[in-house]
Amino acid sequence: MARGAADCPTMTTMPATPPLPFEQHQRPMGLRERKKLKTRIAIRKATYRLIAEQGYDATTIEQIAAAAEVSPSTVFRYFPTKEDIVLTDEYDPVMEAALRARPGDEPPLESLRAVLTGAVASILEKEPEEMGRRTRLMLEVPALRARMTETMAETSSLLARPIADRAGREPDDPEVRVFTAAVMGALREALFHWGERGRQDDLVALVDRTLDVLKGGLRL
Amino acid sequence: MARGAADCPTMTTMPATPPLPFEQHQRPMGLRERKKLKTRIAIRKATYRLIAEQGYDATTIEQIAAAAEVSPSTVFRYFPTKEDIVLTDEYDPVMEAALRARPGDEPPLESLRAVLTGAVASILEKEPEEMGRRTRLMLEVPALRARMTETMAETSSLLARPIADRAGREPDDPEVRVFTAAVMGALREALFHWGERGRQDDLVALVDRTLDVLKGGLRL
DNA sequence: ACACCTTTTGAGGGTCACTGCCATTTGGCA
DNA sequence: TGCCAAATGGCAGTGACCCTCAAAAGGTGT
Repeated sequence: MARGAADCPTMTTMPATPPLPFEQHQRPMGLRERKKLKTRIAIRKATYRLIAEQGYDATTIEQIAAAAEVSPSTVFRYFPTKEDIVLTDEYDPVMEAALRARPGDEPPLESLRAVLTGAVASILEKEPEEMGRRTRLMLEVPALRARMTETMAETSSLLARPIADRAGREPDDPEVRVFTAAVMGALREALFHWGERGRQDDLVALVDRTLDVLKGGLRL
Repeated sequence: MARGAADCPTMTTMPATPPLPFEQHQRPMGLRERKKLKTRIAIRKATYRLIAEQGYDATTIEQIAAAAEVSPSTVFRYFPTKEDIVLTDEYDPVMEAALRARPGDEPPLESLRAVLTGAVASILEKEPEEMGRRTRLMLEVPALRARMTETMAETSSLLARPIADRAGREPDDPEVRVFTAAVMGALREALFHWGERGRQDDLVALVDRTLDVLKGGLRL
């Protein structure tokens, strides 16, 4: 299991997120940072390749390190757990910002709908094959599915803050928490359904549909 | 992480669940089964005691085995992972049965409400201190929180079947999945909130409130 | 170009959950 | 009483992850 998601310098040191989804961060960026990004990407690539060849469980950190030409220690410095190499998700802060940027009089559910569908559409457009790989793995490997679920729970409490602010409540208000948890759960189920269907459907439309279920008060 | 939740004879062999929440299974039960139940309980008790003394992470399987006077192998034969010793949850099949027993014309959300509040009330009445311990640990130990979340996702897809049947849909219908996922998410958040508040509030009422949020279409 | 400081890296040793395998014991039963 | 299947214990892995320390490399001022 994820023993301790220790501090990994790369994550805390870097401006925010390397392959930033929407905007760009074009500050000079010295050789040092460029190298770090390269290493990070190399580890990722090596991981995906090895997993494609041998499967997730059969792929060891040692192999990944060798393939990426770094030491095992370095792999752990870049990613706190093996699962995170596959799943690392840089979109949380972006989504929070996007959420805050929404008009204040918009119903919260609609704000979240806009943010989520926007994010999904953006990822789907920029890195479609990466998205496919990740989703497939999430479905196949229990450890990754679990980690993903956990990540979404974290995202849920992250989004609770702006939602609570807007509704004039506390972020730990049970109603606020259920709100974000339900929305993230809907996203999760949409993603899984999409993956199980071979990723042919329109994921954005699926997300929209699932959010409609919530909006309708879970009438079936 | 939970490497492989292999088959553990105890779980598959036993009638269903040893400390069955509502009903009882009073079939004869030979010496063999009685002994197994004893061992199971001994492992559990030892685990709780050791964790109370030293914390979850500091407690090793070896210590647990020694305290329960069995071998480490035996511990793993009874519980697939360390997390499961703390969290094992025997209520799923009971809940599914209770759900199926609900009147067919009842709105699905209300059926689930009845089943969940009933289950919570029952546990709270029969094993209050056990419930307290588990909830506290769930909040404190990330590994346990993660495992719990995963468990609830599984319960969610378990409940999807009866719900789908009733609604005349497929269990993997995205709307059905969102439905149960949202409900289980609400339960989770209610539980967490309860735990964070020192377990003083009325948990059943909390669950009710969170389900109302869902019923209202997530208007905040 | 050189020394100086900080960050990054590699190496090695250790822990512990978890897996198989196999020999032994033990309850259940003819 | 003797046989079979289930349950147990012991043992030897495997692999993720932690910790610490010394070497290497980037960045900066002279």
